[in-house]
Amino acid sequence: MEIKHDLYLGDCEEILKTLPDNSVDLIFTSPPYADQRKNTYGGIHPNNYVDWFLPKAEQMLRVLKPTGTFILNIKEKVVNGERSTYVIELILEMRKQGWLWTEEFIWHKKNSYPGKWPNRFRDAWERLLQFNKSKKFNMYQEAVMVPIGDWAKNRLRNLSETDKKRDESKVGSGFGKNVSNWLNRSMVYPTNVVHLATECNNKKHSAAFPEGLPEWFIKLFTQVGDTVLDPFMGSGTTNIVANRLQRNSIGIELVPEYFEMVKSQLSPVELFLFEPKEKYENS
Amino acid sequence: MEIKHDLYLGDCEEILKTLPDNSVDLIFTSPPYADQRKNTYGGIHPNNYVDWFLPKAEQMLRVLKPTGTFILNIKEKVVNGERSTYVIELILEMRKQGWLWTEEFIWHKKNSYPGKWPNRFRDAWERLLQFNKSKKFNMYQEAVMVPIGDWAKNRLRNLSETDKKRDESKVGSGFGKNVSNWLNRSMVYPTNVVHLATECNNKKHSAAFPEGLPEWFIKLFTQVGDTVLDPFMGSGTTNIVANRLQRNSIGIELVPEYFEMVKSQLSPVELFLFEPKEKYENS
DNA sequence: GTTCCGCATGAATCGATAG
DNA sequence: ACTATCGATTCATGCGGAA
Repeated sequence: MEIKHDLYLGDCEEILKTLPDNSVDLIFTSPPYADQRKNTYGGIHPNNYVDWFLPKAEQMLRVLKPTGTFILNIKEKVVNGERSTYVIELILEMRKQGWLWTEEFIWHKKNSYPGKWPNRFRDAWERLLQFNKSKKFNMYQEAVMVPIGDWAKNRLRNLSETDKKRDESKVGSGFGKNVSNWLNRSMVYPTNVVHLATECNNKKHSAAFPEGLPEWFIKLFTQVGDTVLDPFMGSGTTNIVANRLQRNSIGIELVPEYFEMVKSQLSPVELFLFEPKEKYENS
Repeated sequence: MEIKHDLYLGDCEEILKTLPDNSVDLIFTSPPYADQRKNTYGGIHPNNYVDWFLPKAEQMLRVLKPTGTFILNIKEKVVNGERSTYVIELILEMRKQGWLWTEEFIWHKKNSYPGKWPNRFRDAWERLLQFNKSKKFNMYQEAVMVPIGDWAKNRLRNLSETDKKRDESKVGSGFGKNVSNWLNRSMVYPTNVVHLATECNNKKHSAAFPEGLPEWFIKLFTQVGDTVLDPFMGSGTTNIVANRLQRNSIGIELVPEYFEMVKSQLSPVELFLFEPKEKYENS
């Protein structure tokens, strides 16, 4: 299987218009957050945020497959002592566009940004808004199952002895079914609260989220060979993870420095991982 | 100090109108959630929820002190495969009333309701919306400091035991300083994510939330002798905790059965804890 | 007196069935 | 077509009896 990644330099609204309808399985992105300071990169003023985002959401709705999913990682900032309302206004407006607001996951940031304020605690969570095009979308829950809670450790300690003996006897006599049942008991389905630490980032560029975040949703909503889109690529975390998980990916980035950085980082990985492999196999 | 609790039977909108302006330090409540079934207790249809709640919120704004806080525990249900939007619409409408939307805490329910569906995971979190009347509100952060790091999990039980003893000893002999100093060394400020399990084992009556939830916010936003209001009292958890923490409390409940149950449960506690004690001290 | 295990029970949600 | 009811699914928690 050949895994591709297409990286585009430019405004995502314009680039998205060049992509075909119904061609993407998952959109995972963390757009530039609203910012009162207008000089910073991607600093959209809170008052203008919804108007700025909506035409882009419309294009995303078009390129997404009917079975696809859009995961929007976002969190409103504090402005003048209040949480801004642009995120919840955006949800209402996107529904008017035709999006279904299927679910809101919570990313619990275990090691949140430090600090202390007299009237506020540290912000340790972000929204992961799930939007869909139709009620019938693809979801592969088994791909993200997690180990069962600690409570089972004490409970199953003694049972495991009996269990092992029974498993052996059953394997020997041809009853293999129950073994898998017991094995499955060690894994359970997760909830809509995702626990991940922010990555204490390395030398290069600070990513908005750790690799574990897009990884979780890519596994949950796509299969190998599907296509993942990040219209606000940034440091390329989504695309890098998609590539590692053998999903095709599309990335769009406005800033040349970011674009070049991701391009140089991503291309060799693809070449090394896939092209030589096929060549060896063919020779 | 004399701690009172006033319990009212009736519709909270009408009862609230009889309470004086600027008289409450904290409103902590969990109103009946929207429900498509119209026959159940408090079954408000999602489409009518905002209109139903707004006049009550207006009265709450009036009775709250300028330094006070309103904590609203709520979570939207799934309707037709989508999350309902009445909660976020309510935030926008309450701001138009004059409320400040200061913060949104997350209650992470570790033991969420079980179940499995093809397109959805278990819902393991609820909103705790913080509204204020002015930007200058009272907040006592030191009262809710938590043990540092995960290593302290096992010690949490012992610490809470110690904490109780400290509270008792404060009342008794007034020496608790050293204990609190020792505790503060290994304590850090919490974040805006609250981890609590639901209480599913109460044989008496099922409360919507565990005692730890109102306890955390009562400690955070009030001092001993302040007044806590729960306009949707239900099983009275808020008032019972307020009483235990030596805060005055006001409770309003529409259903006579709930009202009588809380009344019979709360009154003896007050009499036993405070009135005899003072009498003994005076004699 | 501990530790261990059985059991009931939750602010749930979906899909099928019935009126 | 649209609404109301019901069964099936599933996991962390704490109580109470047992070893």
